[in-house]
Amino acid sequence: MKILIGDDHLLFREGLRRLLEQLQGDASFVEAGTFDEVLDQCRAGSTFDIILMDLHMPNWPGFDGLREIQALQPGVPVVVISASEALGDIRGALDHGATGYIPKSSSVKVMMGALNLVFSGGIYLPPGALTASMDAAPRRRTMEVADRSAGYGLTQRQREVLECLRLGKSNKQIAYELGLSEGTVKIHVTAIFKSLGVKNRTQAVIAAAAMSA
DNA sequence: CTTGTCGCTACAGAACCTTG
DNA sequence: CAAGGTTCTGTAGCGACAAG
Repeated sequence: MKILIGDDHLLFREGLRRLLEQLQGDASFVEAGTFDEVLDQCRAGSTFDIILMDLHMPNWPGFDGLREIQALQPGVPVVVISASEALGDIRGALDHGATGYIPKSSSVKVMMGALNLVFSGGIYLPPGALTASMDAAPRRRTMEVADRSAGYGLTQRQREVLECLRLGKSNKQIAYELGLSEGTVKIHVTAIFKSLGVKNRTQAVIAAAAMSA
């Protein structure tokens, strides 16, 4: 796995690289200290498996920079790791194609869980971004929205199903425990996948682990 | 203010497809 | 064949809104 780390702080790049080495032992790393260096690395010919980068680096042109990177490395997930937790930055990054947003203020445990989720194809967003976006949405079902704020956009039922998934239970076991039909469990599982931005129950379990970190 | 309607969302079951 | 996952259809609760 080839990973590009773009950040103007050498210390942070070093720390992130060590963290990534724990997750992806066989990974090779390329580092960039400015946005121009990120572009140079993208143009250099090699294709990265994932690009992790800070916002507001030297030469940072704004969110269009994300588009430039994607144009040079089509299909490669670009994850923003930023000191900013401003909703505008989070939305801007996602609107411009970022596949995740990890605040630098996250604990190592959360950071590892988030990176694990991203490596497995999921999308990580800080909890604040999710609750804020829910606050901005029309409140048609106040009680349910309140419930959802406690669980990363999941309903109470979905959180129950996710907890069972986390414990490695099959759909049948979940159905028996929650008093549902197997088909209904599958519906909830599919909805959980969509909410978490994952493709299967393994990734959902990783996401659940990241949540509880 | 009350009532009826509409739209949205959560929840549920069943059938079907895919994969190992 | 079993388990996982998707799609379709239906029901119910709630908020928004217009009409009386």
